[in-house]
Amino acid sequence: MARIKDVAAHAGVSVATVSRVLNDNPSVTEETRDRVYAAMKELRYVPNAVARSLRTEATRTLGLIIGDILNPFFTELARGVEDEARQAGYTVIIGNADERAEEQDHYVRTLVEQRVDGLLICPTAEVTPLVEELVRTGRPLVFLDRTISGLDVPSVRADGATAIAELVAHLKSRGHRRIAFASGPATLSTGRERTEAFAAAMAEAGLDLRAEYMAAGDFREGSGRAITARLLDLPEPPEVIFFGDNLMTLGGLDEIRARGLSIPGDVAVASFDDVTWFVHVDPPITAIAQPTAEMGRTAVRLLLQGVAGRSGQSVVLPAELVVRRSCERKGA
Amino acid sequence: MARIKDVAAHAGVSVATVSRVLNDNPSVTEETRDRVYAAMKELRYVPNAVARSLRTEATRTLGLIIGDILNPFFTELARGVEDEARQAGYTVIIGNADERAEEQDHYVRTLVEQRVDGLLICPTAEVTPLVEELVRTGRPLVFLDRTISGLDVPSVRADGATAIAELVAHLKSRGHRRIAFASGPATLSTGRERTEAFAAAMAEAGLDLRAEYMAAGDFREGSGRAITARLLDLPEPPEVIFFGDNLMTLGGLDEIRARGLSIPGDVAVASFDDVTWFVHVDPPITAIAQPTAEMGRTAVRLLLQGVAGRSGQSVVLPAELVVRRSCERKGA
DNA sequence: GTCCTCCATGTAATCGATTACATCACCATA
DNA sequence: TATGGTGATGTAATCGATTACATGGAGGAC
Repeated sequence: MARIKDVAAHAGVSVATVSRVLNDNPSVTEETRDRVYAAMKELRYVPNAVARSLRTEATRTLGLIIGDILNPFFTELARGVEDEARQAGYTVIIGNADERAEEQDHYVRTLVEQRVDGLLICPTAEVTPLVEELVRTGRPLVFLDRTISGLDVPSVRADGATAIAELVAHLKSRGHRRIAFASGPATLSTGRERTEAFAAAMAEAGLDLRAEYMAAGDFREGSGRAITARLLDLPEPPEVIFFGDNLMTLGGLDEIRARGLSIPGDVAVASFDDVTWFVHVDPPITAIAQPTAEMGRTAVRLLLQGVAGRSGQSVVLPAELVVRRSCERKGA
Repeated sequence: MARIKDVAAHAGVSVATVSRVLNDNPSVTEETRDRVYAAMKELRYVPNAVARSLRTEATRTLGLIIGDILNPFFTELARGVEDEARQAGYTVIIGNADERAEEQDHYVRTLVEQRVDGLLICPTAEVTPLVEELVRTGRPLVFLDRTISGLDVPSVRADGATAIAELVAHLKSRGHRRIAFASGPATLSTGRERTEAFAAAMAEAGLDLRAEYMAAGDFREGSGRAITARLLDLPEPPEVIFFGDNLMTLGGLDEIRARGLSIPGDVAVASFDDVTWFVHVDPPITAIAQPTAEMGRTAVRLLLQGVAGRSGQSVVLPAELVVRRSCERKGA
């Protein structure tokens, strides 16, 4: 491939001049500029970003490590990140941690080696030594969706507590009393927060929180299904199952469907996290919607502040309850 | 950050030796190796992939340009690509073309600047000058899902013709005669191929192909909805609408639902491309499933052959019909 | 005419790794 | 004891850009 040196020779100027043209330096004659552009075109010159990055110590690249690429929540998050980064002239490298700490660490390592200018992480579990060290190095970093307590890292997340309280009130108003929560893992901040918010909401509503109605899954389809099976096998099964994320909801629907039970007649269903197809399920699923893409965009803005050397404030965006028909009164 | 020079000084060896340790060169004493590792650890040394790439002219990075990041088909494709690339020690940079040629070109440019070792493209439309030039340069390239005729580029795609013929036969066996096809854009190979296969299948089944039942969309939700509205407003609306991809199906379902019509009673629905939630729709949607993740994995293998200098053969994987309940006989 | 300023452009060091080639110590062999 | 081979390590060029500093010519002020 043509190098800057070739372009310089072809245009009869020095490499410095070509570099100036490349970087829109105003101190180049229009005539020279034109000659250089012509030479570039003729030689099909494509600047080498690797060489440039080595010299400038900036790659104009951001790293994004998501929890699970098959989860539409993270896909939409990635979309928001992509959009905002693209607008600011950055490229995004997405790593899929597959909800495993070792995969997450693999990507942290790779992305640091690649010298990304900043890192967006949806931390997979409790802090790993590598992430801890990453924080210490002071490299621009933002936690997205999830946080890790004890680490001073700006973050962007959704607050579901208000919406969860509304949901519980909604369920109560429809005559439901026995409400189960199929939560995410307690190792994730989102898992814990939703569980706590649910417990608080139940208390506020004056409803019993039974131990056997609380089960922790892993934010994936399989655990949603398994938990649903266990709950439905209880001597006194719950009237409602509230799932901690959209994939667990999907698993739960599988199990309910497989047993030939009807929603909400036999068991009502609600989901934390909304996805497009919930309106097409029979009945449409009541869900708590997060401002997902907006979370991604916000996180990029926050991260770029860090890249610019300014420190930013964590952001919490509100989630909201979307009532559909999957939680109506029994027999209604 | 610590450089190789610092590690060398700290361990009391030359940079060459450190580099050899880094690259598992066997001609380093175990004792020296240990000293170097200790120095790396102490200095928290992370090799600079940018510098390495500049020297070795290889980035161990692949570029993937997908059509639309919100389309679960491409997400799953990306997942397959990710998995296989990761196993081979490559990092993937994903670019979202958002079904626009200019966005696609933007990513082609960026990825070539970044000197990715190979490029996987789901070409957005007819060939652009940039893509044409890319092909001429001989850089390792594989087309994924879609192809561009006239360009000699290895590709990986699914063959839907057989499955489409089966689908039409299935529809006929259920008593359907007036079948509409909401296809993708004729500018995409997948749009054209599915349309042709559908036409051929209808002919083979001895069914009429009415012009007003053939409409081209853009593989996105909105066009699926608009086409459905148009079809249902026809003096003699079709008995079945077959959608060209999962997002257009989603849009179609929206419209049908909004009109309060029942499936398959008022109109039957089938989809090219299957997604997880189709089983939860009422009724579950009959669809043609592509081996999506496998396509992604295969494409990476093919691309890596190109990277290694060997030229590979295009691959066509079979799609298959999954019969559910959305196309049963009227009133059945 | 001389000198100074300013502007466009050129020269060469630099970023952090890899690697061809050089070197040096050690040992075996004649 | 000289010779040569071998194996570990070092020296320095190199990859392709950016950029501080140098240079040289044009034009204005006196």
